[in-house]
Amino acid sequence: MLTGRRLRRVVVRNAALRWPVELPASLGGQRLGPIGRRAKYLLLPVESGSLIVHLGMSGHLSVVPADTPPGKHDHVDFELDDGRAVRLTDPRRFGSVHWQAHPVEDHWLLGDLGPEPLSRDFDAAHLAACARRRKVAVKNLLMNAKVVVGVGNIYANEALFLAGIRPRVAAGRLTRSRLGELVAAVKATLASAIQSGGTTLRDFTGADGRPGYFVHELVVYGRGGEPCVRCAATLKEVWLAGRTTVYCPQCQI
DNA sequence: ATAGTCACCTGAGCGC
DNA sequence: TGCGCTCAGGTGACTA
Repeated sequence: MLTGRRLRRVVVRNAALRWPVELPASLGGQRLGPIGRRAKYLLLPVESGSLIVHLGMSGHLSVVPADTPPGKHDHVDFELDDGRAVRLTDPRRFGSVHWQAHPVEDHWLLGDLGPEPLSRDFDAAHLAACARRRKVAVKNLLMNAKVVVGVGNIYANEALFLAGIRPRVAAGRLTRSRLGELVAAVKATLASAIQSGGTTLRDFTGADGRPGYFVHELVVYGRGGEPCVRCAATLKEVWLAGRTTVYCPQCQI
């Protein structure tokens, strides 16, 4: 339990994360409040503001005795008043740590974000409003954090398969009912992934150091050239928005 | 304003 | 065994 503990100090060993880590010197002695989350940002409130932590794709936090020798990729320690430290480890340094005085929503990173995907605010009406007259590929729309947060490349691929929608279709050409199906598919995909402990690939692991098992349930991602699980047609792999995109040319229209 | 591309970073996995 | 290359991912910055 971290809430209620006080910070002793914050040690930044490597400030060169996704953005330079620049924190106020006055964090020592401040008491931690209840930890929150917005999109993929962890919000750690203290008395005068909040630390905003993003784990990028390879980052994780662990709680260790504060005198544990740091490893190569241990970039930041949040030392507590009980001799422990919350340690940020991130080999690829796509993660970040920001500071924002209250209220945390004022931070520019959080200012223009769409609804949480599993909330009621993410519904057919919202997605239809975002898609209206837009020519952008529906997959790109789905991965746009201004539209909805939390949908990365893997889950966008899976949700589009589940909804039977081609990734490259212009968002504005989809009917409201199909967008509604897509909303449902996104929610189902994410809920199922959370249930399985998330998705981990290659060297990545979950917070407990073990892999997420959703990778075993992926039906299109990473399966380009293999048979579709539904119709056995060969899955197509294309390049879209700089990301590998896989779909079934038969099931997805 | 919108759409598309690029960059950041490192380790895994591959071919030689 | 070792070297060098390619790829993956989230997301803001940049270019048309």
